Amino acid sequence: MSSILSKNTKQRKAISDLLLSITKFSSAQEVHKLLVSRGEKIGLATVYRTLQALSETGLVDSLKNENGETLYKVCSQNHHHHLVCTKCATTSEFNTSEIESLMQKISQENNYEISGHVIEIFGLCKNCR
Amino acid sequence: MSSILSKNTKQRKAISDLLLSITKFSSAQEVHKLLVSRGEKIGLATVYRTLQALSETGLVDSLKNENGETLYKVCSQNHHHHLVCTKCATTSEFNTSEIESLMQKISQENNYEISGHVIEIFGLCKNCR
DNA sequence: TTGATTTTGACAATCATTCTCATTTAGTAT
DNA sequence: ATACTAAATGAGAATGATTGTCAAAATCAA
Repeated sequence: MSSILSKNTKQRKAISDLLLSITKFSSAQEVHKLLVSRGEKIGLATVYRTLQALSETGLVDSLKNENGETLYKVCSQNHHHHLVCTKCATTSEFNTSEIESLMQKISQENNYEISGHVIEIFGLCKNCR
Repeated sequence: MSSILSKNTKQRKAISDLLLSITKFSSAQEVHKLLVSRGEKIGLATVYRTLQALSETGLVDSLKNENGETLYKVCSQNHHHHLVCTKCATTSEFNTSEIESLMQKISQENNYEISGHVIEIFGLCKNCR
């Protein structure tokens, strides 16, 4: 479970290239299928390992969908949250300072020392509704 | 996949009683183990089905942990979210109308028809910090 | 008590993800 | 260029939560 990624391999290049060309959060299974369909010779385990490692480095963002599957996508580096379309799986990022200040308020009211939060919003995007 | 629960069975009573005596979110596997260890004769599938059904009726609340497992607990009936202590795993409920209005705002700004949201906050509770 | 209907439970099946480990590869030193 | 070593790969097995199947058992109303 190394996240070292110390060697440059064809497989990693293929995965990175694909991620950069993708506009929606995708699962390891989807990424693998896509690569295979493009003629890449790559194993499923490699895709899983690479996506995990890329996620740990912060180069790609990950989230879990409603089925518990982990999805990956290249995102902006700053802290943000996602609106995920339940039909076409495209996502919009949002980041409002209101959320952060709300976290502060909730933290104080409940006397918690907050270390993190998960906020994902699901719905139909403008093209799918 | 009925959520009708039209008949009263010993198994359902056992599950309900256990849930009422539990103070933290528990998985179907955990509930099943507990019941079996108490001498109840009950199948795993029954536990899964019953917890799902109870969750659908709103009698118990469910959430997914970091591993994607579904956890259940009896909660207040009104819409709310959870503060989960990362050390002792107890939860506090919170519910601010601000969150709901924030959802509205985000929905409009991004032109999404929101169907649901996941908001879980992690941190140390007052006893653990 | 009977009978229709629901529920149960043992077990198989599913499915994403992780593990194993022999083989291959990248990058470095010779 | 060659040899070497640690890192990476991939095929398939293993894992583990969850769901499906279906015959047998239980509930409840008449």
